[in-house]
Amino acid sequence: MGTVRTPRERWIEEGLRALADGGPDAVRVEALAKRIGVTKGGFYGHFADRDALLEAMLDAWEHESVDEVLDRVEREGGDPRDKARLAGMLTFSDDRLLPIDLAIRDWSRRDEAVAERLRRVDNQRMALLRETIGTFCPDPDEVEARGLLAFCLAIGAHFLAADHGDRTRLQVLSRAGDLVLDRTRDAPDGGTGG
Amino acid sequence: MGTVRTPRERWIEEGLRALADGGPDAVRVEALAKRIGVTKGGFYGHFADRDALLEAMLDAWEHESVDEVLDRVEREGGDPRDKARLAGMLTFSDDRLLPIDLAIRDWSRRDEAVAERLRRVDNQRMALLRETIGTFCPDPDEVEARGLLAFCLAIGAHFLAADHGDRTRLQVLSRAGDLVLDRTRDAPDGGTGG
DNA sequence: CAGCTTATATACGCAACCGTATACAAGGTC
DNA sequence: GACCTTGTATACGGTTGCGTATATAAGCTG
Repeated sequence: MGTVRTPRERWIEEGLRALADGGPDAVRVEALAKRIGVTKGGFYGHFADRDALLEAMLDAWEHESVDEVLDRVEREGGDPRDKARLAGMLTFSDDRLLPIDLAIRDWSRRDEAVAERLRRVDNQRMALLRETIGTFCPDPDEVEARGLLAFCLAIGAHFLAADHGDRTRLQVLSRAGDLVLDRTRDAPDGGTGG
Repeated sequence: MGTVRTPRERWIEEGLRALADGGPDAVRVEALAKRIGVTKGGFYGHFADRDALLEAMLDAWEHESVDEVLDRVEREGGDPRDKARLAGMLTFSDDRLLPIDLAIRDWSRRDEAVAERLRRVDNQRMALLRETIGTFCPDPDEVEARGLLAFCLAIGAHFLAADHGDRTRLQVLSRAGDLVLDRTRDAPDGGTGG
């Protein structure tokens, strides 16, 4: 077999990058080729068409942000609190994964198949949050509410443009995280923020 | 003066609709014309180019979701709590404004000018939230944190795809709103949800 | 080196879309 | 009814992007 000069993964990687930068409409075959430094000639050897690339991108993203994260969390994380914190850091503090995540969230509002994938991913994350919060909150309804709150905080903050006077967004975020996770202001060891 | 057959506002309205449905890339002159039922012939009498339409759309949105809302709130709303609730309903329960709002949030991540506009709008909303929360929360830091939390909840929920078992999203949202607004579970009269 | 495989370059047809130019038609004005 | 204004239709050129066809060049295999 001949040597792979531009492997399939390269197209996916560059596609995700374009997605993060400009949304799904910015994932254009010829533009990706230019970025890679080739022409689109080889693209259609790896993918049937542009849609096939988008599917492969979503596969890669789903795998990377669920399977890989959960694997590491299971191996390294100790108690639920640490596990959730590690999982959060692995996705929401990742300079690469976060913008992709946000782009996919917007995309999912317009594409049912994308929404379905996001639902799978979010459900896994939510399960982790429930586990964490359940350790110190006995009421299941409140666990769910706090989980949603924490998740919305982690995501929503990136879609808000409001200023906070003298305070940093990170400071406010940290304080908000404390409120959600019920640490009553004597354990200022960082919040959900990233 | 001749009668206006397709007024400038019609193009803006249809543009905002396209923006809500498919993002800024979906705002295409010829597509709007088709939806309106004309050709693009008259478009360039109203706007210099496509960018001018986008600007006008943002102007209209900003006006509609700040000036008009604040006007009504000042006239109708009584105490800060009611004002914030009314303002929230006027924007986040509006079937027309909400999708536009969400689309613009995503758009603002890639366009600095859009981000600037969103910042103006969000700052106004945040000011209203501060006013509300300040009535029952003495600590300014906590006011800011709760304001951010409430805002993130109202926005972020639309970008989350997680399920909640037996519960409805609206139920969880309501409970979460109670937590943020400090009503300790004896006043279940609805939350931020919409 | 011959022969096979395969990624890539190049060229093509096609469609969507932007912006412009020009002609037409409908409304109002005198 | 003649005239002017103005929104609209139509046609055009240019650009961008998709997907296909074909040729080339690089690498492996014998």
